[in-house]
Amino acid sequence: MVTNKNKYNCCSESSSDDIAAVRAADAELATLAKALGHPVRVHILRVLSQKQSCICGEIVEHVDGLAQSTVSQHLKILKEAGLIRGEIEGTSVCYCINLNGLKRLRVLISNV
Amino acid sequence: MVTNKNKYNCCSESSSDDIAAVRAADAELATLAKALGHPVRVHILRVLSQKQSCICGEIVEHVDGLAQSTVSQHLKILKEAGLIRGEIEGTSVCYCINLNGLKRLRVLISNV
DNA sequence: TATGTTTATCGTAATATGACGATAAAGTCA
DNA sequence: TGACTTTATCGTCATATTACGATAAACATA
Repeated sequence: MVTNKNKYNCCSESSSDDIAAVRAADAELATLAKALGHPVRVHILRVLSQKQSCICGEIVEHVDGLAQSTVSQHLKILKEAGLIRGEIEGTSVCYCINLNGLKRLRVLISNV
Repeated sequence: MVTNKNKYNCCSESSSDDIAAVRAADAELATLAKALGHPVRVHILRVLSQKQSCICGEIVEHVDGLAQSTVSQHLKILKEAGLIRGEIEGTSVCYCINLNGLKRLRVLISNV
């Protein structure tokens, strides 16, 4: 059906810089999406979204049936992806949504 | 610190149906995000988005360096998540973006 | 019918993820 | 200081993912 690879001129106008930028966006979107790619992590985001902020122990209570260490792992993944932030308060850690990360994810998805 | 679990009244207004619906949305969003959680799959989506539609063999060419079987696996994951559709055309398969799936993902993320 | 083309699936190996309990680290408070 | 609380990290195991080559399935065509 399509015999000419440049039928849509999708390559001729792209510099290698453009390609690198798109590849970087691919990787960034994939990283963010992967972090969101587990129901428990989505649930944690929702809890933080509703409560504005939440200490780690409360999150563990909200995520029913999982060990504290498991929840801590999920929090780490969300934090490393830039979707949440954690602030130490005494012995506790107060987590909150990182709105910039969430916005970035929305922007990247809207650009697909 | 927090002794009353209903401090924010976040549960008292939720019926079990609501909770089930939110859990289902969590799972749906996680499934869609997980499918997007690999740079090659993001790239495939971008290719399909730019070219409107694309036969499998062309996608394999666009995803440089990966075996045809690997690309086929990625296509399967995207298809099962509802992010792309595939239509058989003779010996080829013509893939295109499933806009409904992409919209659904955007809606679910905007509701987090 | 026989041959070639295209794509999906199978089998397999390496690596990643998700879960747990145990424990370390860091702070609070008596 | 010593006991307690809270959270992160470690070690481990089971399972999932990613990649590959080989092959099967389905169609086109000589």
